[in-house]
Amino acid sequence: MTNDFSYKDKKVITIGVVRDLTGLSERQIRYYEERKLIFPERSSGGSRKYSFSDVELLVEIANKIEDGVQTHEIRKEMLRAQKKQNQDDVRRKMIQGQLNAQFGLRKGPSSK
Amino acid sequence: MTNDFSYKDKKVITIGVVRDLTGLSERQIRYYEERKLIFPERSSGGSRKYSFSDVELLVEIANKIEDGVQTHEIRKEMLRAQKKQNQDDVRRKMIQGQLNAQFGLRKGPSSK
DNA sequence: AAAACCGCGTTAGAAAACCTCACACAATTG
DNA sequence: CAATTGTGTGAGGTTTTCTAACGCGGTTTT
Repeated sequence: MTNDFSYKDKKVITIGVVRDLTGLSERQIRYYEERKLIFPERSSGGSRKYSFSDVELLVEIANKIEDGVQTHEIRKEMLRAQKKQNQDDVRRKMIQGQLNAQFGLRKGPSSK
Repeated sequence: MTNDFSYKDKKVITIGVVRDLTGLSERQIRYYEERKLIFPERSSGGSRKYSFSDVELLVEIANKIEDGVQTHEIRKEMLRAQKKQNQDDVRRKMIQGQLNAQFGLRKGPSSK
């Protein structure tokens, strides 16, 4: 319904480009994946593919690590943030659902 | 001043991904470049890199070709469209310039 | 009609990019 | 002190990309 998922989230960038974009080494990028901080997709042949969002996230991660935060700690932060986000989403959707139940479809009876 | 150049125009996508995204063959993609319809950047090693804009453009090109339009004709169309775009840009900038000259900087004298 | 051009598919060989271990090591952390 | 962390580096292997060239059925030009 609400058109989402822009270019920002499409996983189309290979690790070499991510390296150039972030200034990180490929080793670092793969290591952060190993520590479950980032989740690239894979090509059929096995090559990693990242999104612009991933690139941004990587930069944030790198900054925190530079500040002495451990990957383990970063992961916990991320899980916490993500859980909160999910809660918020659920609430939003519930409210939307109730509104829809009350007021039905907008703009006349266009079924589909 | 006006922040531009989003993710959409960053050349970060390799030809294989473009192939998957567009459904075109690599041969076609390279051929359209040869005919000067598209202009990927190159990595230091020589690999082509495309933007999402390029991907969209490629789809348009492919559609026209399917309609029997020749690359040569498509190129002319594009040059025409681009020239017009440039003209419009110049006009817009001239007007902006005059407005600025008349009314100076907005919101108080914040020089930089 | 022969020649030239168009839009590809395909193949070949080489180079670039990427992958997974594995070892090392200084610097924490437990 | 033992274990963990974050990263460099190297080996060996696979995937991806590159250029160049031949082919080929349609069009267009000469």
